[in-house]
Amino acid sequence: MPEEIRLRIAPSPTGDPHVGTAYMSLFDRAFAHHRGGKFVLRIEDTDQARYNEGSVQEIINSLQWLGITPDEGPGIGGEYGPYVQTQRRELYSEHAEMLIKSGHAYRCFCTRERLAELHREQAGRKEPSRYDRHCLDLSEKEIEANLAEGKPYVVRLQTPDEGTTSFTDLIRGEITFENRVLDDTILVKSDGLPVYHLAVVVDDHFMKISHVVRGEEWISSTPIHVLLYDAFGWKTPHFAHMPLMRNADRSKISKRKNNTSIKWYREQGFLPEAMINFLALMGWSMPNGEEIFIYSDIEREFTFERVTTSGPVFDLVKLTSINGKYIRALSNDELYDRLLPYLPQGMDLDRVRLVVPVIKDRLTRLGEFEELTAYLFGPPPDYDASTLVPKKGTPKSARTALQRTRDLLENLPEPWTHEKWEGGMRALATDLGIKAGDLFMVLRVAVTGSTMSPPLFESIEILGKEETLGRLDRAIAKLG
RNA sequence: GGCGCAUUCGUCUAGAGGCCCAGGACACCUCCCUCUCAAGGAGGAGACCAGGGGUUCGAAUCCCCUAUGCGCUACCA
Repeated sequence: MPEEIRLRIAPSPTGDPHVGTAYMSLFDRAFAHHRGGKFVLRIEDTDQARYNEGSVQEIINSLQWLGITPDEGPGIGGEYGPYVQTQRRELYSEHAEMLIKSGHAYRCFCTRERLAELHREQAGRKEPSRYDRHCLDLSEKEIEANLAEGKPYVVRLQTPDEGTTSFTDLIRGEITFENRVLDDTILVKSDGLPVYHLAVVVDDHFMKISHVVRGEEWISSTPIHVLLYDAFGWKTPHFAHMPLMRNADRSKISKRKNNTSIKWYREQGFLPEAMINFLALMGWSMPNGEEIFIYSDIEREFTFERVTTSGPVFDLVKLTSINGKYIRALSNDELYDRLLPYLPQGMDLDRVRLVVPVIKDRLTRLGEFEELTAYLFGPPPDYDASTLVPKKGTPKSARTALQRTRDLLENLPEPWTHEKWEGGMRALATDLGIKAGDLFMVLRVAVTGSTMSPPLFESIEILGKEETLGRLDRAIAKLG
């Protein structure tokens, strides 16, 4: 029987949904579906101190927005639930108990103070910081007495003193650790909740996870996990440690140096398909070298062999560039629909529809629309009268140019469409003895309030006759 | 400090012994197009493949060493 392919993303609900979660989810889902398997969401909320209410829903929403939804998970269902660790605590306690019975783990009653002291001493001697097994050989009687006294305790894994533990990483090959450098890691905290290492192994086993895909940061603790699988007599899953996305200084991507919240990208108006494309490019490439592709392409082509080993720097500039490409590829109707959530209340939607085609090539994020087109929905920004005057012109010549254009526009026959104006304006420029470009620049400033703007004639058309003439009048007045 | 992972243009990467005096993309520069800004098109600059040793007729590609970066080293994940 072929192996059932099941991958999971296991975020901790500790804050805003993180791009790293999206990054891992993307590859988890792509690989799982590539092989006809399932992508599972599991919430690792055993750290109650950092727990954040609402975070779970936001993670789900973010994955949904990106189009990389889980097949199983909290609120979604599936036959291996519950998918929230705090709802599985019985399981962990039972298994910790099993490990104690089988001699693979032991209770440790050491106080935090003693451990802190131990660490200090070891640091002073420049030794690696490891538990000294003070509680390893406690007698039955001592343990009973401590328990009867209600002394808090943790459960520790007893790691072997000799030999090595190794595993094969799908991206990096075989990785080996000396067992003697392994610490007797805490498996169950004194609050009775498991630590990541125990919970992840137990859950991955019972949820039938075939491939553990996670960040590179977990490589060091994988031997602990392998030891646990062995202790339970379970088959180890495949492991793949993805490279870590980095800040510009190459440190692990962080909130301080990057926008790590998926919500932020959504609010800015990055398209989900651009995000996916960009994230996929971080550490992975298409076999045919294509750099613009959609999720289904990734799903079709994904293999771990094509994942890079070194951590890519997260480059917002490149993301923005890809986003622009996706925006330009949208039809006008589609772009209009996508823009709606980014528009302020009460915006003239009929006008928005007219503006979409002229702004499309200039948008890099949907969130820019309002700012870029403000002059088409309200008064143009205030500008200095001197801006109206071309380099080689004078206030007087600018004034004349504006006045003549005003007359021209005022007497134009209906309908008010821009295609037929340009000839007349060019003729006017000739008549005035100035370059057409200079004339257009004077008008641009008068109409848009800026020397840089979307196309002038389309803008005039969208604004309408009355508004345009008004702006020309105001410009003329500015020039005295 | 210990252990581990990594190291090709500024950045993302292609490259799995000869096709590479290293290809593409983003950014940058120039030109074209053009009413400005964009978009688009055409060029350009940019990597002695971290360094040093091997192996080989031949290495970015295999091996070793060094350096550097990063990660882990919590009753966080």
